[in-house]
Amino acid sequence: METNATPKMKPYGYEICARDGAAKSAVFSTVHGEVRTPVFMNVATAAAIKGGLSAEDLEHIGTQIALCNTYHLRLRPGDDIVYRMGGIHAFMDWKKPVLTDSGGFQVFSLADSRKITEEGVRFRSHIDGARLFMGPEDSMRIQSHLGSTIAMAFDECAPALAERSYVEDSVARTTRWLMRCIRELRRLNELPDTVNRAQLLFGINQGAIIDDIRVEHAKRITELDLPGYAIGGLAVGETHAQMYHVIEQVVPHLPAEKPLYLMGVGTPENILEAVRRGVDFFDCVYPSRNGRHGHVYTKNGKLNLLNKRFLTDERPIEEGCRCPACKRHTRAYLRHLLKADEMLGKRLAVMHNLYFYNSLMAEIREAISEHRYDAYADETIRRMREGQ
RNA sequence: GUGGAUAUAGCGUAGUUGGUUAACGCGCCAGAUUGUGGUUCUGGAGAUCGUGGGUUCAAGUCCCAUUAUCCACC
Repeated sequence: METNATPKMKPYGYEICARDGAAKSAVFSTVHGEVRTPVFMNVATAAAIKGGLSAEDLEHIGTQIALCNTYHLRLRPGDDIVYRMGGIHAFMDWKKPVLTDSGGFQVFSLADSRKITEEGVRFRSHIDGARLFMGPEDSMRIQSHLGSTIAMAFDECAPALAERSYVEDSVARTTRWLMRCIRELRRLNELPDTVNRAQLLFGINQGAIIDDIRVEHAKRITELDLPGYAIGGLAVGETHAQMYHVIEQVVPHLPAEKPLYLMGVGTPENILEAVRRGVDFFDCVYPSRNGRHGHVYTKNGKLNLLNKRFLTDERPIEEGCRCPACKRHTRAYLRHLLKADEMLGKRLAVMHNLYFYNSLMAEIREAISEHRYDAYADETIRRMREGQ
């Protein structure tokens, strides 16, 4: 029965501006501001982008949304500390949206030091060996303490090549965990002292590379009517062809009018191909990790700045790039900094790479809104493959 | 000038009583890395062992000469 009470302010919105094939360009509105999609989330696992970037730097490289990690922040400094400091936004002095990963990926990446039960996962801390138990309720409570804009469901990211019986059990458990996440976050969002009472929950599709398990799971979680969905468990050992195939299988069974996030992906080419298939949120450690290792992205492919051929190269990483590294510095100088293990070298390389990714996403949005996405994607991929 | 020491890959070194394709670190080159365990991992190229002679079945290794460098002394 309808009441006359003032309707609650909607804590989020998702407005699709343009479609081009399966690709879509949209504005995702949150209590922390808007995100224009497709978007690349800049990975700040421990509340900082590795390589020495500050919140102020993120404004210069076009970051729309940052990604932090529940497991890592639980261990250090502790979600209770972040909560006392006013939540992750105040703690980092980053006002724009933040998505927190649930710790589900650590179930995969720390497979040697954890044990899975129905209740949750027992980890052995990689820092000091201490025991840490994390179940769906714990992950939600930690994420609520952090007060991120978007919380991710606590799932199990299973290896891509796991066998059917294992994947069936794992996915069924991940579904049960999702129900527990929903119930717990609903409760937490009602509490008066919660940092962000409009915190959103995204569900995560799993199923390795087994089509029918993936599709059934996608249908099942779509019924739960969450504000957004993710495809997890990819880029963990399968081929690119297998990854694209899974996306194609699953997308028709997830809500087309909601944001779709492909977790942990990927290379510029992976992103271009996934956008083509309907994905609009991404994150990946590549631009930051590769930057720290001296690999930088350009429209003509990836460069290894440590190579000798850059010893006296007076050009910027990429002609015309407006990032803080390219506006002032030569490849020769950056190579020297990286060789000499100066912090500045990593910092500039990471800033360039994230600027590159963020700019790529802006180009993608523009191409979609002008209905020329396929041609744009094909041409961009071709140029990057052909190299210098 | 006298005495001593050292010469092995671009740099720094290891190499046993002489014994197969001379080893290692850095550097160089090329890969890898996908919801980050913060400087990682895997390959590869590169040496007439200062030079000339000698001993020996066999010399980076022993002997002689020579050159260069370093140290001490006059």
